[in-house]
Amino acid sequence: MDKIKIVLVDDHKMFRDGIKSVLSDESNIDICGESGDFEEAIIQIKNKNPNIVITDITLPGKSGIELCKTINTQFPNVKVLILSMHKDSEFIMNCLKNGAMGYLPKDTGHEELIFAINKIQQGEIYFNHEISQNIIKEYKANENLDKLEPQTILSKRELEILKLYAEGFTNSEIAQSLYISVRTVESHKTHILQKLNLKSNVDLIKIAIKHKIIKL
Amino acid sequence: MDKIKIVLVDDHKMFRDGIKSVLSDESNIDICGESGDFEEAIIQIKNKNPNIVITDITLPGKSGIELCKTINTQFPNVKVLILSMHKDSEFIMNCLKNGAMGYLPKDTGHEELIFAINKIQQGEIYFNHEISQNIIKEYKANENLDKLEPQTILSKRELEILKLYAEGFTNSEIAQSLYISVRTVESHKTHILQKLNLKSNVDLIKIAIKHKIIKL
DNA sequence: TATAGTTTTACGTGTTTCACGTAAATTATT
DNA sequence: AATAATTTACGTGAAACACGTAAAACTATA
Repeated sequence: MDKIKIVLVDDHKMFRDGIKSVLSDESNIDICGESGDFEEAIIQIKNKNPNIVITDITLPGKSGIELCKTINTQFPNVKVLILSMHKDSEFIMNCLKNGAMGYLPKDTGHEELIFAINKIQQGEIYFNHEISQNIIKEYKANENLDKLEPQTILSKRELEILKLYAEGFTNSEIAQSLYISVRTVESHKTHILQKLNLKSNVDLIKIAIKHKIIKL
Repeated sequence: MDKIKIVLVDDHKMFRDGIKSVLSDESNIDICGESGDFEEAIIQIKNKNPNIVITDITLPGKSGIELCKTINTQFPNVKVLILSMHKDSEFIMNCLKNGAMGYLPKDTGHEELIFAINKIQQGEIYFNHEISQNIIKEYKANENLDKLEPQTILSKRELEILKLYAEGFTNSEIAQSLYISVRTVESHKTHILQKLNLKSNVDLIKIAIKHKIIKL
């Protein structure tokens, strides 16, 4: 069986050395090249023809995500594993979108790193548990919220009025700008409160902020 | 000149290896011990009598901050350098309070790490530039904001009323709970608007949220 | 301690908004 | 075609707001 050839990209030699020292014990892994930035990484990939590129996000000049994109278009056979300090799921989703096959936090243990490398080599996408849990949690939270979210229960007009009100306009200003009666604005507000199970205009503002209908 | 004796504490072998590989090139540094947790670290410190302990924050069981405290009381001659992923200044200030002599993000380059170790050995406190800048920035930002913050311009009573109002109580509810007239509550609200240069009750809610007088 | 400033209290009056109910006209949706 | 949802709107009494005024109470500070 051929060794898995890996190019290591991180602008800190310290970190590269750590990874190398861990992976050097593995008989089926070969660190065939390393680099501290985007340009050098591309050269290494061209020359060494690796199976996997392990890269940090934060690089001098172009970021690891840029690198990911470039690899996907110029070297579609090369898989990318991202090692990063960021643990928030939005960030990670972004990496996935750009073609990363794996994502691990930098403080991952070496067993997991090696496991991930093997999985990726086999064509699977690998995330560590912590990250996966985060993504699933956030996804579920959003899914449940969606059903109660103003954006889905309220009508267009109601949302419009909620937004204007939360932005600080008075009923009569809203009425004027929408060419409707003040009483209609009042009606809409009443309906909004009913639909969202709220008590007061204070809740209206809070909901608008919470659900990003207005900026704070 | 004696070598600087260092004990390395981090629960990830990968990371310890990285640091070791970098520091092994330095002739005046001697990694005399390493450990993956609090208890083992204490044993190592007892036996090896290091000058500096380099530790991560996140350890299994007791944290790096706990370690820092213990070292300060039990081994006052041993200095602590913290290597962590966290970059927010509040966190870092906390480390300082607990007696750390230095703080570096984990993605620091090796030159800076070595520089920091030497500075700390000489009795100086060392932070890398990024961290220092963050602390200064946040400090300045707070200083400027303070002057405009509700908490500093508003009187106790005004803050009390703002809080209750933003929590959703009506004027009469506030009046009742504070044993004052509804008109007084109105007056307070007017004064708050004037002092903070605001227009409407909507702004009141936003300010209360922005300045954490209430939770969203 | 006397004087000026701030805070806390409160009212008058007119306007606006809220609460709660009702309801017509216009769009979907089925 | 029929039912449901949306958008429009009013009546009425209570609550809140705007703007002005102002008296105690307290607190600096000269």
